[in-house]
Amino acid sequence: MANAVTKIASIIYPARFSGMARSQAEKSQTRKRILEVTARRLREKGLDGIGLADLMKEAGLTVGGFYKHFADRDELVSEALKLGFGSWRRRQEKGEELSFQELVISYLNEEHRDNAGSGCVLSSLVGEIGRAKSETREVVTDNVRKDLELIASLLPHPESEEARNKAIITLGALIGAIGLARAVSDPSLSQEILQVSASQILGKS
Amino acid sequence: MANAVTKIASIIYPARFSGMARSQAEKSQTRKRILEVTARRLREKGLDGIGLADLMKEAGLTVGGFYKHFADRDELVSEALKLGFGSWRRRQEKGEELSFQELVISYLNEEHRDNAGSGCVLSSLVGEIGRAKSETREVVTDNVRKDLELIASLLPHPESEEARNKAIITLGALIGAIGLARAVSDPSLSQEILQVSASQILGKS
DNA sequence: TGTACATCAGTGAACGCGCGTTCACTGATGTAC
DNA sequence: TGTACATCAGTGAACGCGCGTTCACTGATGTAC
Repeated sequence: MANAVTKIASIIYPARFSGMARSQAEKSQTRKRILEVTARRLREKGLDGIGLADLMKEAGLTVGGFYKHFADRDELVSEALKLGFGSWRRRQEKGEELSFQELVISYLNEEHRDNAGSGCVLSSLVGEIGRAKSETREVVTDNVRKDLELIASLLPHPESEEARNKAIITLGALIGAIGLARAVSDPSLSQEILQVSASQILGKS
Repeated sequence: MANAVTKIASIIYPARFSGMARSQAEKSQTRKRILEVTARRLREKGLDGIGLADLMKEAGLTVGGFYKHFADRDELVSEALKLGFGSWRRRQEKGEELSFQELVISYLNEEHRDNAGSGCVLSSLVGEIGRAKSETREVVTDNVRKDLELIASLLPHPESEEARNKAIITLGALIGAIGLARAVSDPSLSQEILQVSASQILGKS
């Protein structure tokens, strides 16, 4: 009887039921590990800033195994960006009662500036995304929409045009300000950019 | 007599006075051509997006000659960024009576969005600059300072702290907004970002 | 003035290197019976 | 239950390719006298 079920199942789900080396759970954990490493490193080093061999090594694997998980490097990049956007937004939503002011302050500070790898995907990659494959740009477009909705939801009358407009200018200002703060080599100018930008965004509601 | 002058000069300026194949004018024209091509292409394709062979080809030369003009690729990048910043600012200053409003409108439109190669260096390269060599970042820092002064000079009381603060938030907002407009693949969202950002920056003076 | 010479901008092949991708292989695992 | 077998995640060497850089060479030019 158990055999009959197995046989039927092996027709419907041949991969699952006809002799597996490692469990699916193990494989999807490995995949997750590759994606986590990649999501961090892409934000730190840019979309072309790190190679597959290094990424796999950091995930505890060798490079050959990569193609058991992803079709090619582009697919990895798209998936890793999805994860990166998601984890940033999840962290923002975690507090649940995170205010607009808290969002701006948690974005425009030295910790975020100095840790791009765990920060906002857009802030470190905007420029490169504009030149990326359309697959990648579509992932980004989806997530920009979601980020705009998240920001608008923190404002008075979240559904109003005013809230949407303020969300748009705020997202742009956040990304530009932290980008500038990372770009300049003078620490006091960098700090001035962070502080002034935060108070300008918050000062005029 | 002329010989005596030449002889003395040849000691002081050995390179100039002891047998030159091509004139200095010719060489510096070539250098200028390489820099112009590079300044455009870097903004279009990113700091690592184009190789020396292609750049030299576009300048009408072969790759081997490159090192007669620059010590290495890094030097080319730094010099090209200087040129790129300069030409952008020069164009902004050209009108002489360019207002703050005109600056914002000339920055946040589709022409600038779609032609990064002739546009603002910061808008296409901020992210990558944050990860670049310190030599490159110092060029950028100088030019960010100059851009901030240019923007402040268009505001009431240009020397006031208020003008400086507004210059900082404006530069960040411009860079972030056009970066977002280039990143998203949906044309109507892109246009919305440009239009809303411009009116938000100008709406609240 | 004329001629032998030195210079050096520019050529194009070659170099080593790192990259994404492919491939034959391994060995732990679950299945078949 | 025990054993032969099939699967496939992961290995690590090899592939072709494009890159920055080097190098011996060329030939137009200005200099020396």
